[in-house]
Amino acid sequence: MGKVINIMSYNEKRLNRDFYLVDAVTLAKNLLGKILVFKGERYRIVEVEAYMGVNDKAAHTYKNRRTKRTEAMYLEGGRVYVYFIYGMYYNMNVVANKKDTPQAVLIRGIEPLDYTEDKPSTNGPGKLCRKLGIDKSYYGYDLVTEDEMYIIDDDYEYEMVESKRINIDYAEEDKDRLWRYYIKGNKYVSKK
DNA sequence: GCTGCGATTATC
DNA sequence: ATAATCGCAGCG
Repeated sequence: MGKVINIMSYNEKRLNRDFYLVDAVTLAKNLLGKILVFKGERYRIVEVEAYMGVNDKAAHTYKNRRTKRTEAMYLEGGRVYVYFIYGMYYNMNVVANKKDTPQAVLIRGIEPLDYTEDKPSTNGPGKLCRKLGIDKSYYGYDLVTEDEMYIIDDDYEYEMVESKRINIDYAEEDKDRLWRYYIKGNKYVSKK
């Protein structure tokens, strides 16, 4: 059947473990423009933010804070870190770097490539999780070995913009770091 | 066992 | 500019 064949062809271009075993800033830049495949439908990653871990005051794992909530960030790169925020939204991160180096990349905007709907609400980290149905059941999910969701390579051409990260005013000097990256002009980049 | 807040969003 | 809304980190 056609759907299965499509999934198989996407899988040939799936990013392997080594792709994720780099620091969060490098991974964030490398993830931009790549394609997230979720239940057989493709979404281009158009906006991301890097959270650099133990020395980043904006990161949930600043000073090696290790709790039930942040545990997934300590997994090997390529796993998924999902957290619940403001009492109503989930946010999805791709874990970066090797095991026990708790860094991650927040997915803030994705552009549907196979969608029929006029303008799906996937511009924003909370909105895209709601649209795809990503919740705590994906906590610790492995993008390298599991098949419901994964990321594939693509040679899409775009212009990258660097900016400060959003809504981290508590992060003191780290709030000014240019660790947010997005595709210039893409309409699925969250508001700013 | 309490308390306060947050890697957001929609609406005022 | 602010309300909505609640899991959980921090506290002692």
